Amino acid sequence: MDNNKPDRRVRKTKAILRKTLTKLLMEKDLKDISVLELTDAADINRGTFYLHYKDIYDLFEQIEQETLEDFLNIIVRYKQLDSPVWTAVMLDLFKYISANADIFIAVLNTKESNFLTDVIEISRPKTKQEWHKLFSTGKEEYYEYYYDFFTFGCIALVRSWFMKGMPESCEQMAELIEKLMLSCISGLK
Amino acid sequence: MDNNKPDRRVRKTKAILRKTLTKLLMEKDLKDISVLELTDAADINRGTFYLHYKDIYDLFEQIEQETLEDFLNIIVRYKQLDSPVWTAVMLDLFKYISANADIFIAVLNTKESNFLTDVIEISRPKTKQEWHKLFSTGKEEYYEYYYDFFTFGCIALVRSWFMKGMPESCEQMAELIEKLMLSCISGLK
DNA sequence: ACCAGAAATCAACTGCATGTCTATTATCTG
DNA sequence: CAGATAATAGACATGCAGTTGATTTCTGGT
Repeated sequence: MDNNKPDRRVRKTKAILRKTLTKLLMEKDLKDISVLELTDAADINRGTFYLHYKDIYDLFEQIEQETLEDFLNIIVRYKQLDSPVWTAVMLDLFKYISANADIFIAVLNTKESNFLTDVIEISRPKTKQEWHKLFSTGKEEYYEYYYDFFTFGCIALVRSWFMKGMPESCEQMAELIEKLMLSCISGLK
Repeated sequence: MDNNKPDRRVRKTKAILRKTLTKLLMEKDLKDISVLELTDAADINRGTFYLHYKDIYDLFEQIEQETLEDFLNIIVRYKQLDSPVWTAVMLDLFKYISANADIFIAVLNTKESNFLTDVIEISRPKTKQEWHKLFSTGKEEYYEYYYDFFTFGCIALVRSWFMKGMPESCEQMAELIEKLMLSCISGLK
C-alpha cells in the first residue's frame, strides 16, 4: 500500500516546531533565534530538528511555502470562473488571513520573509492580463510600474490593518482595496 | 581645541568597511556575511572592526542611518517653502538615488533593512497634514490606509525602476509618482 | 499482538565565527 | 618631535552549528 502520508511522529514534530517558531517570532526576529533556543522551547531534541530541516531559515521558508499554497488555492478557485469577482477573492483572502492571524503576524513581521514578494510575482502575469483586458488603450510600458505600485500598496494596507488589530471587517477591507485598484488603474488610461 | 572630527585613520577604516559591505551585499544577504569575510575583503584587521561596531548589523544600520539623513535633508529643504512642490521633491530624491546607486542596491535588496519603513514613518505626519489640506472632506479614519498604500506603492515603484536599470529618467519617474498620488488621493474624496 | 522499519533521543565530536584581550607597531595631531 | 590614539597580530574562551553512531521508543501493516 502506497501510504504517502508521513509518519504520525513526523507530523507531530513538524507541527510543534512550526508552532513554536511562529510563537518565538512574535518576540524576536528570525536571525536572533538559534536552533537550540527553538528546540528547547519546543522540547524537541536538537538532532531531530536536523532530521527535517537544513537550518532555521529552511523551517521558516516551509511555513511560508505552506501559507503561500493556501493563498494560491483561494485565488485559483476564482480564476477558473469566467468572470472572477475581485471583491470576492479579496474577501476570501482577508478571511483566510484573519483566521490564521498567528502565522501572518510572524510572516509580516519577519524581515527575512519572502512571502509577500512571492505572492506578487506569482500573480503578476495573470493580473497584467486582466488589466490589459480592461484597458487595452493603456501605456503598456508602464504596466509593470502600476502593478508594483498597486500590489505593494495592497500589502501595506493589509499589514497596517493587521497591526491595528483588524478593526475593520473583511468586507470593508475588500471594498477599500477594490476602490484603490480602480482609482489606481484609471491612471493607465 | 575641541576637535570633534574623528581621526583620519578612523574615517578611512569606516569608509572602507562601509564600501566593502555594500559591495558584498550585491552578492549575498546580510545574514550570510560574517565579520571575518567582511574584514578579509576590506583588508582590515578583524579586531579593528569591533573597535567601531558591535556587529555586522550595527554597521549596516549606520549606513542606513546616514542615507536616511541625506534623504531627510532633501525633504526638509522643501518643507521650509510655503508651497512645497511635490514633483520637485520627488525629482531631487530620484536624483539622489541614482547618484548613490550602489548604496541603494544594497539597501533595497537587503531584507534586514529598515530604511524604507523608517522613511515612511518619518514622513507620515507631514504628509497626512498636506493631504488633509487638500481634501478636508475626506474620511479621516481611512487616512492611515491610504498613506500606507501610497507610500509602499512608491517604494515598490522605485525598487522596480532600480532593478530594471533605471531606464526612465528621474523626471519621468517623478511625474509618474505625482500622477499616481493624485489618482490615489482622489479616492479620499 | 507482534515485528520490522523508521523516528526520536542522547552523547559526543569537529569546525567555525564570535567577541575579548594584550602586547606591539604604525599613524595622526598639535 | 612627542604624546596620544588607532591598527595589527596573535591567542584565548565561548557557544552554536552540523554531523554521527549507538540506543530507545513508537508506528503502521500483517
